[in-house]
Amino acid sequence: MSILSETLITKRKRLIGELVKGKKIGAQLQTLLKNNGSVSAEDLAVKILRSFTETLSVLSSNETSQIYGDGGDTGASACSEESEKKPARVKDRRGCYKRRRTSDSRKTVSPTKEDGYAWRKYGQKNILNTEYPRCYYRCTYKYEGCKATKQVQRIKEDPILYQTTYFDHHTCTDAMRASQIYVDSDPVESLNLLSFESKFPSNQDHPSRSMIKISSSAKEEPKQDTQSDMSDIKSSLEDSSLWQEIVPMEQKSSVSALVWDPKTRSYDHHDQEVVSSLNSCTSNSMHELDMEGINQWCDVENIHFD
DNA sequence: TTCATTTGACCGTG
DNA sequence: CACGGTCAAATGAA
Repeated sequence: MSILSETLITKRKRLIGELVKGKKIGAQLQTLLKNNGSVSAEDLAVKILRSFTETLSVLSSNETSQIYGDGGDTGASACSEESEKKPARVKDRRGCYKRRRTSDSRKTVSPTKEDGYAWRKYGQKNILNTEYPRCYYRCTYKYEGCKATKQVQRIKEDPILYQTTYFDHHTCTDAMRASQIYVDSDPVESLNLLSFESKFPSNQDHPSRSMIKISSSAKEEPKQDTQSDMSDIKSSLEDSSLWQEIVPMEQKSSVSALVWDPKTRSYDHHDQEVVSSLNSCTSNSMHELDMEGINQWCDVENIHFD
């Protein structure tokens, strides 16, 4: 093995390691913000988690084992109607499938199962020579056409970590993102849409049930030391694209959000305070955030693969 | 009542 | 035939 490739591997390992760390911090932040009832800030955390998940997927994709080769279509598929060896069990089609190919899978290692997407568990299996069961998840929006699935398994050597294998891609994200802030596409216009992590597909006229909750993000007595903590984070991330996504939200005191009203069966505009999305974090658990990790995460941006 | 999870059955693949 | 992926009835939670 050449020195160059060894360096590349080292850098990549470090990069993945730091992304894992950053994702963990994002998960902590999400938990923290949930407790504070700050919807817009929580959504930021969701976006962070998604970003990390996608990045890890891309970085890890080359390491995917190709057990079944790389030809043909990917993913599991149901048996055709005509494959009926046992007519008596036509109705019960459990287990009737074709074993999936893994050529299109992406593996990630994360301290949390959370990745910002809505998953529904559909199975669990004890796998040979593994200490922990493997859990099978499909996208919540499967019936809207999203074929994304994932398998989650705790790592035997490091039970704190979960190895997640993703299959297929989310086709539901466009629908979900339609109601989310898009700072990267149009920083000005996106301010007029507040993300609520929409739980309904776009091809419906309205959400099947309201997942939107508005709560005041302003706290009466924000702690000074916490605010200084956030200033540290801000200065650490000033040059990062992540922070560039956060900053425009702070510059506005309020945004107009589209909120589904089940009574009028229409979307109404609501003003929502967002200026304190970060400043409102007052929990002591904020101090548990790994500041060193965040700074190192920023350093990762300086790594170049050449 | 609705929706999510659990769990054992089922069956294709190697 | 063993293993692993999926289904769907049963069960639990909200």
